Amino acid sequence: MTRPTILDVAERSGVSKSTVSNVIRGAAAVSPDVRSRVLAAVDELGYRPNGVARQLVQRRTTTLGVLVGDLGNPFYGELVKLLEQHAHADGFTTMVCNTDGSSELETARVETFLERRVAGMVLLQPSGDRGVLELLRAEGVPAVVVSSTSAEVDSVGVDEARGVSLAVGHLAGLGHRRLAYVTSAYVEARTNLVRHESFAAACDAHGCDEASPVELDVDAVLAGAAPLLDESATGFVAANDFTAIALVEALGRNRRIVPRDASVVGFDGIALTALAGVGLTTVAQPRGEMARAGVRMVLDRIAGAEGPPRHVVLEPELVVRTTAAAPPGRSER
Amino acid sequence: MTRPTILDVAERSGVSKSTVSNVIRGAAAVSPDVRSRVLAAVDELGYRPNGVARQLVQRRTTTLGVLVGDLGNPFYGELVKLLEQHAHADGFTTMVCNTDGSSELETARVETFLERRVAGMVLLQPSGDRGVLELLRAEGVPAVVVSSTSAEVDSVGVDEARGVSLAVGHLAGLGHRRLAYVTSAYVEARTNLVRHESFAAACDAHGCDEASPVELDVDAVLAGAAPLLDESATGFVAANDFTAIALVEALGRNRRIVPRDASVVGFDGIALTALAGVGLTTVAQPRGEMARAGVRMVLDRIAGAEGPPRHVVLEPELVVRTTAAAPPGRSER
DNA sequence: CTGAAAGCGCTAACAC
DNA sequence: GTGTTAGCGCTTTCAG
Repeated sequence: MTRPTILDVAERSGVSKSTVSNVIRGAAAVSPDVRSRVLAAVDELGYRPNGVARQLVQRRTTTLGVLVGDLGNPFYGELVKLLEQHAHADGFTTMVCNTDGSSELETARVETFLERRVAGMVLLQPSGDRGVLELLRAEGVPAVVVSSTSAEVDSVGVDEARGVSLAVGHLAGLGHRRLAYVTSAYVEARTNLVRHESFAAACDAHGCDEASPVELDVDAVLAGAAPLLDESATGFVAANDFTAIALVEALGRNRRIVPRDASVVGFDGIALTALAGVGLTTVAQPRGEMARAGVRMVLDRIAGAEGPPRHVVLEPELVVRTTAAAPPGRSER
Repeated sequence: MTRPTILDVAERSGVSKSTVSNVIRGAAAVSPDVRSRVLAAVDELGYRPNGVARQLVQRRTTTLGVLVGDLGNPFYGELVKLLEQHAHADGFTTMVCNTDGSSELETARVETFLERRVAGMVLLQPSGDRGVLELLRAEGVPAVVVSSTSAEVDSVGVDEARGVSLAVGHLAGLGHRRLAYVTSAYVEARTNLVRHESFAAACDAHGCDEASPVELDVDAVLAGAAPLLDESATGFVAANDFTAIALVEALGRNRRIVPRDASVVGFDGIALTALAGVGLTTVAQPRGEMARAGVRMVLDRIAGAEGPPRHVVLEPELVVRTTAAAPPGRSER
């Protein structure tokens, strides 16, 4: 009932365990016939090397911890999927934990990762809790923040200011003059801050007024509520697509049809937005590129790369679909 | 630079390794003052037990492998998140791998899980490849299929026939007489088969005609295509919400407004469907309950529960929103 | 090219 | 109560 070990293979093929180890790892040169004898024994016994033992003796694992705030948000689901693909291509496995945005859960999960001796970590929506980063640095576990920024550790994200400016510029170009920034609890705090500030700056730059920001209760909208929205604003820039879709719905409940009565631009570019009944006009983040760069960065550090935090900034892209048009009472163009 | 081990703690507190082990695991009785001395040393040294070593010596891990076809599909993202929560509550960590529906990738990932000696596995969209299940059984690793069915291993899912019947009954009740079943490549084969068969049976039972089934190319729709759809059918039952949303879009491209010209009912009940511009009428699966039951089932097996495969079947629920109404040319009710 | 020996960091009997 | 002793299954020098 007990699994065969390397010793069983050694015995069966009449060689020592180190020779078996050599053929399995493809290390060192082994004479062809010994090699085939070992392989035959492996096959007959159904031997499968024990990764746990290997990790212990090598004093390192090939596991990457991935910390994500909300896997139910397709943007992160897609990102995690891409991260897993790239990691696997380099022989690493991913251990995924969801934090629900809670700082305590985040700490608890990191604690788990640390005990499991993950080789590195990818942080998707870090709570911003300094303690966590502090802990990682103290433990010497490399980490990279993806799709968000962090001065303290490596990161890869998009040029947020540019993205928001693209959104605001698009609305301004359509003739909108009074815009509102919309966020929700599903947006990570730091990201929200950056996007909001960029929004204010972009409004300035494009000669638009900034209406008071809206904090949308997505769950309430999901449950059927029709929240009050600023009547003076004709254009809305949402902090992310999830929020944007909820916003379109909320506007509808307030009898404001998009894009006839109000325009909405999202941020993230999740696949579903192309299908969301309304085709959401949004600022897309290059997910594939982000995942690739993120994985490469942690693996570099794991491989021993030294130096101050590196920050990769990618270009976002405006995807024009149908939720933004000229404001009411104004002819096209 | 090297991490402190249990030995360092022992030395520092002037006791033996096993005593340290005892206080850390809370096993055996330890005198209060030795206990506090050990704890102090742990603290000072920043000692963190090595989970890898523990796993090796105990000959078991507390890792659950989760295999998912498409994490980008919010239904699965949400499910994985829930699974992780329940697993963590029982002291287990999850290792997530995406298969993209490919049978080779699936086998490769399972292979990885096996080397990592996961204690059990949760299969979300098994390709149906008998080889994989065979492998798991041969290796003696417990597995549970969640949100799908499998005769060979434990499973938890919804009563598919009932769910589809709910959808068909709803359309029939609205006055539809000719219905089409719609699927896409994003639907796992076995699930698709079951739902399709249930659809045919339900049409019969509700006195509806079955139009020829539609295989929607979601990616093409995403890319802007307007696929040909059966003109004779007024009601559509989609194999899942993702497909349903694409279908609504596709119908729109064909100048058939939902629900005026055609009605659509989805299946799954992902959170976003409430917000998808159009509120999708759909058959919801009890995700929370599924995750809970699934985790409980594997953990039971891991704990040694014997016996033939068990199958938990939960009740789906019709969620009426706005994509289904009376067919054209027919007054309401 | 192959084998022997020494651990990796921890738990789990079993003595004291 | 606490310490001693064996390993868990593997990789890795280092001899032969």
